[in-house]
Amino acid sequence: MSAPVTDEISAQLPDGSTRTLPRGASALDLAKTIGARLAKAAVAAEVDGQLVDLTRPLADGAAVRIITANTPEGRDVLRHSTAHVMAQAVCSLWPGARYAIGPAINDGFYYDFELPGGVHFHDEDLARIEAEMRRIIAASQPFAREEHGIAEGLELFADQPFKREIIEQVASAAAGAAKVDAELSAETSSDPAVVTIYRNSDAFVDLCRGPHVPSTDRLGHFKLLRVAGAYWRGDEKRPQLQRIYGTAWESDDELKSYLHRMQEAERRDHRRLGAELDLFSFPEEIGSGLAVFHPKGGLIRRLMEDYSRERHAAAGYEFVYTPHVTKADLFEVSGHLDWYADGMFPPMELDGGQRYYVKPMNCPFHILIYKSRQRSYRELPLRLFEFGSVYRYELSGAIHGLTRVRGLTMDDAHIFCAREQMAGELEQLLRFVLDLLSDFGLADFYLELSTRPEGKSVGTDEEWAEATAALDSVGRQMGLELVLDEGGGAFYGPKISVQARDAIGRSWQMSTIQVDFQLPQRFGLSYVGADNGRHQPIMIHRALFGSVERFLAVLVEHYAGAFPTWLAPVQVKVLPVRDDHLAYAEEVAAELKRQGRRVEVDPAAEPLGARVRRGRLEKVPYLLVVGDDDVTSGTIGVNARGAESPERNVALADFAERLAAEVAAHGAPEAVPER
RNA sequence: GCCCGGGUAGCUCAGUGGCAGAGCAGCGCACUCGUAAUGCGCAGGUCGUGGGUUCAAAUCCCACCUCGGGCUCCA
Repeated sequence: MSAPVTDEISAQLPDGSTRTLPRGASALDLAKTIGARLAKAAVAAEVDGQLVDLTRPLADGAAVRIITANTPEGRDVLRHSTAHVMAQAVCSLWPGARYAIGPAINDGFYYDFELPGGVHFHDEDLARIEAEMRRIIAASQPFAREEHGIAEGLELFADQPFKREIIEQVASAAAGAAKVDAELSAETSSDPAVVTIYRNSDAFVDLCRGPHVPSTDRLGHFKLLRVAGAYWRGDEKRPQLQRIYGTAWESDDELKSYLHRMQEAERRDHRRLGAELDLFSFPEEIGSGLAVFHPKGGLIRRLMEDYSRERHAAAGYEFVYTPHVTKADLFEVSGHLDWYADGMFPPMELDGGQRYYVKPMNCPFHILIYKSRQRSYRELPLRLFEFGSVYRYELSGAIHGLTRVRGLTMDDAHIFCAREQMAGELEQLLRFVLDLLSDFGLADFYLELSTRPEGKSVGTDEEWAEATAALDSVGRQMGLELVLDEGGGAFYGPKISVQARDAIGRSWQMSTIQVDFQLPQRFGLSYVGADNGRHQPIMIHRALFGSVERFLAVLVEHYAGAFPTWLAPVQVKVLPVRDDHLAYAEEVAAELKRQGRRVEVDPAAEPLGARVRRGRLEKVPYLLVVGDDDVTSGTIGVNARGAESPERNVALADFAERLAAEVAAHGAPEAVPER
């Protein structure tokens, strides 16, 4: 009793309507019946919840969604297809090249290669590869999907060891041997017994789950960006491959806009602005990853630290100071030497063989303060805070400006509390964190919960579960997006971290909060409870800025160097129009300084235009121009940073009041000027 | 740590085997100006460091330091 075979099928659209199509019709045919523009913008289809090629014949009754190039899924398809074209181009330019993995990533794609004879790509090769890619695109090659068995697949990729390894691994995973990496899943069919490939031409075949655009003529708005080394399968013990990164978009406008965003990020680079604004430097004489702060950078840093201290005092923290070096024993007890010895500066041998380490963490020192005498439950929670400078031997290749250094200062505190106080303390803490970050102008947050790292941790399952649940519950209460970072915790406990998005939408990990049952145990911490019995406290490790250096770097990039007035090293510059206005300019400056403002006078040795330009390049919030009119009537001309045009004849007292209010308002984000 | 590419004046960079250069910044003098670069002059360099090749090295070779882009790592 089978249904009668007809020549027609029906397809259901996302809006619930259905269309009738001839049997054998594809999603592309469907798109054409809807409109020529849709058919042109389409790059793939979602059929019954699965992404497939546009050209695949539809089953009767299928639910079909046409994926256009300007959607996240559509861009992934474009980028993945562009990666294939790049691999084809590389193989045609370097016969015998082996290609490994080439996925779509955020804003682009990459592909990893091994070139014959150990040859490496050079920057100049990118232009050649791009030219070859444009030739392939112009040839309108179809992406033809084929399915093969495992043995056939291995045969097809006889000269491609990386592809064979992927096929073999997926096949053995299917046999129950192992889990397939997420990384490989895009390369392989959803059915492990089937090897899916895409054939672009006789010369090029790639292993791939798809979907792909129907033909290379759908591509073209791309650019190759850089070459880099990358370990095969991300494993430093495996061969290092040559990776080419590129970006691809659905239109030239989108491509240009992306490249513009990249330029904008470069313009904000704290390493560049740090030198231009004379904030800090990395003298080679000192060593890699070790910064010095110049007066202006030092001033910003002091303002950040002073404000943080004020807030911490108000939040019930007590301030402590601890040394920079310690006997090895302390880090043996804490466990740091077991887990992180490679990341520590090597020990100094002193006093007949006694080993001393420069500290990479402050926690054991704060623990010793806790341990210095017997503690009562009445003292808890005990919150010990320190701007603690620590030194970590970061790998030379990991060092990056102020964001990854070998010497840094943490706004570090450890909260010792009773187990039953933990939840309340965490909640109060997270509110405190978000509030403090907001005062620095960061307002767009999400949270990340990092759980137990498998095989790299200590403690019982119960402790981990309890700590993780506490963090999870507090995170949920904040009403913020909470994402899971599986296995990202420290060896002694899970953590929740606050991620902040900056002015151009990049996210930075800022604060971290960690619950720790282990160190109190290792150090044998206790307090006397109301029941007169001994109890073990738990510890909460937390850093809000993370590292002061890194936080400053984030602020530089967030504000593009144009710090809000309360943090600006120079808040006001007074520019006399001529030398004979200098005395009045000095008076204006003196009055503002008396009110606590940071003011400089730039005398008339150069034309006014040149001094205004310099003030703007220095991103000073207010440039005050004073000339004849102002001297006679006690006014100033106010040139506010980012303002369209200057204000003339402003009464000094009015301006001073406005400035005082702005400084008091702290982190209210203001318009960031373009130059 | 690994792969690739850099390191020349305070900064940005030119200079591919034969005299060490430019612009900006700095200093001096002149200019005295109402909102994004006034003019002239002067000074400034162990060409990252060490070794090698050569009649001759910024330039070619080796090692190291350091910076950048990635990978790995990030308590």
